[in-house]
Amino acid sequence: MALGDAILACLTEHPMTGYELAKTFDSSIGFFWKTDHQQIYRELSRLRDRGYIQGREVVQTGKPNKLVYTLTPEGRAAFRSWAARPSTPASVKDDLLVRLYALGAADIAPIRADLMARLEHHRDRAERYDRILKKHYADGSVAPADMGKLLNLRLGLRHERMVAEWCEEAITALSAISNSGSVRPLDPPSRETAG
Amino acid sequence: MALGDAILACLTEHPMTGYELAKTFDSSIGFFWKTDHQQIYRELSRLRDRGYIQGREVVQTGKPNKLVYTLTPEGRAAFRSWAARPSTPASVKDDLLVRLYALGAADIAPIRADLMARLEHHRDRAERYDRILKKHYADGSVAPADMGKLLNLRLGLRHERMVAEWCEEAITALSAISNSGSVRPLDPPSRETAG
DNA sequence: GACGCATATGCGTCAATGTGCATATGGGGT
DNA sequence: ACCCCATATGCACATTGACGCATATGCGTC
Repeated sequence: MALGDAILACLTEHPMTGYELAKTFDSSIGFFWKTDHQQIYRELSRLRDRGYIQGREVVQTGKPNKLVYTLTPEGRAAFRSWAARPSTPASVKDDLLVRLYALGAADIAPIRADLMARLEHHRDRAERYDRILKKHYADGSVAPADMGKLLNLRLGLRHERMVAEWCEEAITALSAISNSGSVRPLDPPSRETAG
Repeated sequence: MALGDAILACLTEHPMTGYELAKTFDSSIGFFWKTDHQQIYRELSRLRDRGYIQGREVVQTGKPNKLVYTLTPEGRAAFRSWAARPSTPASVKDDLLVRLYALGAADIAPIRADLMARLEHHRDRAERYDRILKKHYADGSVAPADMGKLLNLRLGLRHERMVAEWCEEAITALSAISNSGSVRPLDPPSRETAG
């Protein structure tokens, strides 16, 4: 029930609607836990049935009414006890690395194109994290409750930078294969590959 | 059907039994795609039904007979066409980061313990990758077909090192919170945290 | 006026995954 | 004798996930 716990984690901050949760999962917390709004609404019903959250309808004009969900004491306790349990090791699932694993039985060109798309993606992410870090955590003091978010951001930033760098190398390496049959050991990244 | 494709990727190298595949998924390819033997056997049946692989029973004495699966031409083509499609962005799901996200509503001690376990895990992994790199890819020439595995290893090594370093920082930061109420901005990692 | 977009909530279906359990045998430790 | 481990295969059930679709309204734009 990890999605449920991720939702509870969001609601520890302040009450939210499913729509707001969906937006949160599309930005901050979504960087390490992906879902869509359908799954969120489904999970919200379940959490409500278990008494972990409470819905309160807010009438709106011009927009559909919304359901603001608040954490109950039981919900807060449930999150706390979940958080105290050892975490399950992060699951990694990356299509692209599977393709690279069997590179000998695949076509190079589409994989190289894939890598170039990834490079852009990771660069964007890195910039985004950097901006958030500079804006919200401008290297002063950090409230203890926000320390985790800061740590997450730092991990994210380093991860994106590292992967982007790797993408550059990988693109160079694949170009070497498709251009000539023979392959030199990897050169340091040339920094001009994607221009 | 991504697990199926990962299995096909393994079988492009040489025929294998479900048991051998399970071991492979527990080591090399499992570093970026996790499963267990149950899922592998189930997927093997499906791949066989679709004609992508062919099973051949090998009678053994003292052990249960085994089923060696070979890629059919159709299977090889299926893998190739899958590999040519753009990859779906890697899904990230990490419990620990969810816990950190809502650190203010959780107990610090078990999370710090978790981080210490992770630190050890990532250090082990880094060492393991390093050993494989030095053993199999001792910086000479690389066959084009093996380039992908080399790239994967390099990514893995950097990833493990980076995360291990981050774990050290995170442990230091959490100790600062639980020891005193106030929190300084993160110090550069001390490199002496873990003995 | 038709169309897309943002707001806001949800259902239904099928594929993929995770978890527990079952079965069969031989070898090594206690 | 008993138990655990390695070898080797697999079923059944439950949860999660992906994807399409539905509904309702107001605003801007073509």
